[in-house]
Amino acid sequence: MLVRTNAAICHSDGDQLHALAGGQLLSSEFKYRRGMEIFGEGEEADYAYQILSGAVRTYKLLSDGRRQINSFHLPGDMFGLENGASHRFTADAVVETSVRIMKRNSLVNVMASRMTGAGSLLRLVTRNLEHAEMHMLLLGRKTALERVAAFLLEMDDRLMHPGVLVLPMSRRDIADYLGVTLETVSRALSILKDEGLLHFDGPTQRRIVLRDRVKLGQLEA
Amino acid sequence: MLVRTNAAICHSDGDQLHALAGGQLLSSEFKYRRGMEIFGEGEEADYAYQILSGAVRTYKLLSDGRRQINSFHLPGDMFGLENGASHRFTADAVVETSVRIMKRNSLVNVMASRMTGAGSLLRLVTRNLEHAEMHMLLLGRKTALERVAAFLLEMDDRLMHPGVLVLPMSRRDIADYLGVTLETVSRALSILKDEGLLHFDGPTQRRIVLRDRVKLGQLEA
DNA sequence: CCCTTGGCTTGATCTCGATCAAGTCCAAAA
DNA sequence: TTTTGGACTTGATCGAGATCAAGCCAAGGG
Repeated sequence: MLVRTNAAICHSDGDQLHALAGGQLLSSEFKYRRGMEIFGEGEEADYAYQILSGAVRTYKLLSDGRRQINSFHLPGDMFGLENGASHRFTADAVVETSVRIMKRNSLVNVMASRMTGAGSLLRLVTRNLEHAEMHMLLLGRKTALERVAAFLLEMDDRLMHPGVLVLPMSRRDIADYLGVTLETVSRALSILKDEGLLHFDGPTQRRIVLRDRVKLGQLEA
Repeated sequence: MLVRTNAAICHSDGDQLHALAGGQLLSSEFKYRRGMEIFGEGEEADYAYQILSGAVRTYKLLSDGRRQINSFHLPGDMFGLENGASHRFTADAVVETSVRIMKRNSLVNVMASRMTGAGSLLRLVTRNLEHAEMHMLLLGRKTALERVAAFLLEMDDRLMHPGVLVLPMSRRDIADYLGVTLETVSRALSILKDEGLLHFDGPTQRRIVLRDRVKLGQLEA
């Protein structure tokens, strides 16, 4: 967001985001030159954005530089509204672009004050969205082993790190979730077992003990 | 939703969704047996769901049977809340599952009446989510040619079917969006050109004329 | 004007994961 | 108890797309 100091600033109204809160919100217009970063992954998410002209790409990066673009945003589209304090992806201008920005807090506070639970409803929805974004990265850019490792860690997280991970779903389900075949899932699990990162608990193959979450996390890349 | 008539029904309160509207909403509990469909893609979306116990998978199907699971939903998770009148994916129970359901209209009406624009804010967010779901399907299950065809049609749609499609982004951008390499994008475009489905307008390769949207649409799936 | 540079295309080869194909292991039914 | 069938694993082979590499073309700078 180094750009912001250079960007042209003006006020206007009558558009979608501005209208949302009945005109109570300040909104400003900024311009970004082609290729400039609008915000980076992990930065504070103080603003929501709506495109007036141009195009914006939002994406995530893996540590080795592989990139997965989530969306291209075009005039009228909103992006950058976050649940948490920080952005979950990077956004930069594909071409010369002008955007309307407004304080996220204004937006959220107006909602919170006017309707109890609106924020939490929105949170439920954006949680799905957040998950979708992680998953697009996985589907677009990760190897089979990385996908399976990520899957195990996700299930482990969501089931509150039980001693034994009891998967409710079949290998086919997992495969369809991860965008691979069931044989590939099976092979990946066998590799992880052979390398001592997990072992099966009992006769059934649905009960898994994660023996090394750190190494799994490294594999997940 | 044939199941619903067989499902156990009872009323309760005190949980998340119920609390959202300050207790004004009716909510009912239903149980589904393992493998049963909760709702199908394209069905009317009259209810929102929250899982009490069990697990639910939401997925889309391609016409040839390929399946892409969007998410596994676990206790506490909400799913099935839609913008439009119909569900964008199928949901069924992975194991014996009980869910709380409530009329979507109640939820939406309460929001609309209490806060102008809340519905449209939510719509902006869920539009992103909807896009993410389409994209996960593409990333997880489509071939390179299908991805590029889908990309061209998406851009054509969003730019209101101009005579000449002027892409603002590079081949690398497109590749990262589609989860392939830039060479693969280039090859796919060449194939589509050779088959007469499109041609390039002028010396630059960013200006594309779609000559047969119908055939592109067939390729896409 | 020539030279560089970045974006794109095209060709040759390689490889990861898909596909095809057995074979194993329970669990439920008989 | 045996039988049956579904879920899973493992092996052999194939192929779509990645990777490596060369070359084209238009824009920009000397």
